[in-house]
Amino acid sequence: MVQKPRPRGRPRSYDPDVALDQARAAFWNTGYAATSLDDLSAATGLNRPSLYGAFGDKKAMYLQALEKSRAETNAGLAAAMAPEEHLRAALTRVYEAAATIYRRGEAGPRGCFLIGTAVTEAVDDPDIRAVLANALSEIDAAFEARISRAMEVGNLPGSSDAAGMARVATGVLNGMAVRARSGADLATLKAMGASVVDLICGRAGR
Amino acid sequence: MVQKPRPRGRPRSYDPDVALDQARAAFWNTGYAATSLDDLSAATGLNRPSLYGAFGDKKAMYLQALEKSRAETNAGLAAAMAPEEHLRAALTRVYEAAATIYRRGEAGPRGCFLIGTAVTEAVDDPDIRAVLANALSEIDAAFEARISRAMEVGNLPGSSDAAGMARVATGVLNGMAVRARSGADLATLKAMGASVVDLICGRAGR
DNA sequence: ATCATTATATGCGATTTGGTATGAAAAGAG
DNA sequence: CTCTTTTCATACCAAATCGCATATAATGAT
Repeated sequence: MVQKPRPRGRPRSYDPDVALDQARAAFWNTGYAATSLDDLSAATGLNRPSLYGAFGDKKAMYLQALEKSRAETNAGLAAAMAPEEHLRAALTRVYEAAATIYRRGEAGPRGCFLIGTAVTEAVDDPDIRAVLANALSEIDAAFEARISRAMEVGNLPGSSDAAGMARVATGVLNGMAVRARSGADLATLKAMGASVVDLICGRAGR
Repeated sequence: MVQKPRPRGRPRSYDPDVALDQARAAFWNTGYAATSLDDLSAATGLNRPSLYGAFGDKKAMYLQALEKSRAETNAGLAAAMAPEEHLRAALTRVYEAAATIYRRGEAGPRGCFLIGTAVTEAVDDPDIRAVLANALSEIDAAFEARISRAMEVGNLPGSSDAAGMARVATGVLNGMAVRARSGADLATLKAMGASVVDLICGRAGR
């Protein structure tokens, strides 16, 4: 590790990473368009010039929040599906975790940040659309890799379309995010996950 | 039919139902918050006072557009699943139709109006959240009724959880709407539908 | 101590927003 | 033709929005 020499001027009085989390929380509740710079300022405790200095304009800030969520989701999925065990256990862990995360939020359950906010902006804004498409294809890829592995081991007799199953798995995850924002309770979200796991793995405990 | 006598004053120069469709198209592209009254005015050809006279304020207008989409979706699902035939055929028709609808839009594919716009507002606004929850449970109910019917006829051997399967079916529909807004092509959307139909009905053509 | 550098704080200003006030236009009633 | 009723069009308003200009504070370099 290299000791970073402290930079020249006045030191920051905040942690940019924490501030980005706080900004994301604000966007998460009300969406990109309806969240004003005053809201972001209040959420982060930074005044506007500091926000601009740290992240650029409102859209740049939002894109960084999106990007962070994409990366976190990707890492979370990879971790949840890495262990060598039955596919059923891995998928169940993914959906249970998602259900819990989607129910969080002080102003009510907020679902997934990407699904809950970027989907609305995606038609009009190519940058946001690109992040969304990227995130979805990464989720697909994570599911597909894990399902393919189960097939190779002979764990899914009679099934062959890993890519198709993966897109269904992603779709149900998105559907859970939608439903969380509609107010669905934790049991309903978990039941959705359990149902799709049953369909993919078969009702018996393969 | 009763002949309506023409009302007293100056006649309308527009069709409110057409205007609501045009307003919905504007909301559909950019979402509720980012669509201004000027945008709505341009989309409908009405000036603001006429908009207010016809629909009330911006939120009332949006709620009416949501409600219309909810009703259309419900009617469309009922119609698509009514015929007495194999479950596979009915579900396939639903997803093919959805894929085509979700790809429409002059400014790029717009997905489902409810999923694409109401999901963002749902956390902060109880009225919008209620319409969304309502729409989702209606879709669930339509799928569940049709799947239960197939089970009674012995068309889904080894399956019993109609409600769970229905929520998965709804989830994938939502996932398709999300993916359409991310720019997915028609083939991908249709493949998603085909995959979930295979999972629900079994790979063989039950 | 003084200067250069970076960060923070206050506050401004052009533009956009949702909503409305006011008056002209188009129809029927008498 | 005149009066009432309803709709349409122009213009306006107060508030909010995004972004920035300017001034002040806190640090390292010299």
